[in-house]
Formats: sequence, C-alpha cells, structure tokens
Amino acid sequence: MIEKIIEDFDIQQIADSGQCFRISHLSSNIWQVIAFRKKLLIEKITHNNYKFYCSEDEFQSIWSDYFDLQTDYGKIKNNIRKFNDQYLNAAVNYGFGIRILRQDLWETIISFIISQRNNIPRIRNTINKICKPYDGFFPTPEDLVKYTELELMNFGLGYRSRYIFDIARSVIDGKLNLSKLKNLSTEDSLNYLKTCKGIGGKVANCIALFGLYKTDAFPIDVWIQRIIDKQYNGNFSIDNFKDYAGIVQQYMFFYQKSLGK
DNA sequence: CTGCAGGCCCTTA
DNA sequence: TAAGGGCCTGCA
Repeated sequence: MIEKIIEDFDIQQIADSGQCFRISHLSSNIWQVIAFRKKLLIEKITHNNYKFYCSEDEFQSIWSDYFDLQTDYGKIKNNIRKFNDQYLNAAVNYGFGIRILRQDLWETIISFIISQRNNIPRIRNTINKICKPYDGFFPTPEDLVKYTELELMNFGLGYRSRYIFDIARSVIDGKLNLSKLKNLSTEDSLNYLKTCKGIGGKVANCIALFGLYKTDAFPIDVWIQRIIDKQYNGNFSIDNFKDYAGIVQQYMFFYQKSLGK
C-alpha cells in the first residue's frame, strides 16, 4: 500500500464522468478500478490524499500513467477560466477532480459501441457481464470471436452484437490495426474508426479521446448538444480550446449531468 | 403499457 | 446532405 498526495484528482468524479465503466464504489471511501488486467483498490483519506493498494513499482508503471498524473490539470483549468465563460467556469469548479484516463484502446472501442443508445447503469451491467467469464477482466478479441453473434446477444449487447462480433474479427484479421490507429492524427484516427460499422461520429470521438488520448477530440452526445443549444444558442466554438477541447467536454458533460436536462 | 437512454445504419428525396 | 424509421434491452 502506498499513500499519495494528488491535486486535481477525485476518484468519484472520474468514475461518474462517463469516460470509464469499470470503477466501482465499494464502500464509503473505497473504490475498485479494473484496467490492464489489474485490479486496484483505492482509499480516499482526504480531498487530495489517497491510498493505493499496490506497490510503488506498479503505481509508477501502470497507474500513474492510467490516471494521467503527469498532466497539470490546474494549468488547463486556468486556461479555461481565461475565457471568462460563466458556464465553463461553473463546470470546471464543479468537476475539479476530473482527469482523462489513459485507457486500453480495445476496451474503449467495445465499451463505447455498447454505450450507444444506452444508459450508464446498463452499460456498466453489460460490460460486467462480458467480463465475468474472464475473472472480471475485459475479454480480448480472441475471446470474443469464440462466441457466435447470437451468444453475444445473451450478454445483453442487443443489436450491437453484430458490430462487436465484426470488429473483433477485423482486429484479428488485421483489417482493423490497433497499433496503426495509435499512430494516426486525430482526424485520421476518427476517419479510420468510422470505417467500422457501428462506429459513427460520436463513438469515434469517444474512442479517440478516451482510448487514444486525443484530447482535441470532442464527442457530442445528446447532453453536450443540449448545452450547445441552450447555453450557446447553437454555436459553441471548440476551436478556442484546440488540444484540450476534449477535457473541456468532460467538465461540461459532468456538470450538465448534475443540473439535469 | 409506452417511452426512452451518452447513436448508427440505411433508405429516400 | 438532410430527414426519418428501425433497432436490442431494461427500467421508469
């Protein structure tokens, strides 16, 4: 077990920010994170003091990167505040502990295909179901192609089963090359992702932001669209934020969720 | 019982 | 290129 002081970090906010479906709140101050074939327990001591139940080595080699701890979010928030945008300021203050996780690409692709026309509790449920046969770890493409499309539907994937089945197949065939994807520009990665059936604009942007750490990607879902319509009369310029537009998106999304529709 | 939830695909005009 | 219907499923 190791103890760390971390600024601009709140595990519950990250868990609820919609970027990740595998952080569970076990008890009042304990969370479990499952990622990269590891399970990690985290205990919150104070607002910026956390205990991580792992070795220093594991923390440095996996979790420090996963939680994006080398990025200075205080600086990003200050940049956002410079626009004197009332709504954004409120959003940044509300979601002060949000960070963009550096998640596994494959897991992100499948998770956000599942997310379409779906709500968060059900996304979590479905993902837990497909992980269950694998000791709670996320199934690989090889694991998934062992099922028929019909068997995949038994996990509650619904009409997304075909998309997932096909994409797992494509990764194994090399038709969808994940290492290649990691080396593309944001725009190229979006276009490449969208060649897959089942990945449209919104899901592609989520995969780019959360699976490729393309922080200039800006997923527009119904919540963000609602903000753009109501707060900005239909025109919100993401160009202002460039390489951290995706981080702005997270603050907006998380804040708007607290306000409701 | 409808309606709907962090879309996407496909068909039409 | 814009608009509209259909789609799995679980829950209010």
